[in-house]
Amino acid sequence: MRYWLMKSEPDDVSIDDLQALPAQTVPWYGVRNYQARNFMRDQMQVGDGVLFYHSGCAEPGVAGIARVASTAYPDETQFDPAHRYHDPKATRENPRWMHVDVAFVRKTRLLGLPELRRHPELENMRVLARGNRLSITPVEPAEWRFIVGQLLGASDLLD
DNA sequence: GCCAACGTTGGC
DNA sequence: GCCAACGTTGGC
Repeated sequence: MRYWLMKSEPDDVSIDDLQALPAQTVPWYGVRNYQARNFMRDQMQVGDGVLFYHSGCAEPGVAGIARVASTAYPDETQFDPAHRYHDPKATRENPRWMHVDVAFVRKTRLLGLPELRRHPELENMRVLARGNRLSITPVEPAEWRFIVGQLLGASDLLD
C-alpha cells in the first residue's frame, strides 16, 4: 500500500466532478511525463491512497481523498488525432502512455498550498520541493497520516 | 552524447 | 500575464 498526490486542474476534473461521475471513477488521462507515467505503470496498486490536488487555479491545494482503482492500462487519448493529448508516436501495438483509474473517496476542506508549507511535518513533501512540476508524486506514510488527520480528524484516519 | 532552443507546468 | 524551473527535442 502506497500513497500518492495527484494534481488535476479543476477546470478539467475537479473533486466535485469526480464525485458527480456515475461510477465516481475517472481514468487519469493526459499524463505526458515519463516519471509520472512510470509511477502509475510500475508502482501503483489498487487501493493505494490518493491526495486529490487542485493545481493551475486560484486556490491550489488538497481538495479531497481518492483511491487507485485499477492497475495501469493504455490512455485512449493518445490514439485520437482530434484530441489535445494525441501522441503521433503512439500506436495501439506500442502504446506510450499508461494510466490508472482513480476513484472518489471523500471531499474535504481545501488544504491550501500555503497551509501545506506551514507545517514542519510536511517540509520534505515531494510536491513542495523547489521547482517541482511533477503531476504525480509519492507521499510518505507519515505525511499521509498527518494530512488525513488534518482533514478528517485523528479519529477517522482511513488507512 | 552534448547542449541550446523550445515547450510546458504552475504559482503568483 | 510573468517567469522560474524543468523535460524534451534535435542538430551537430
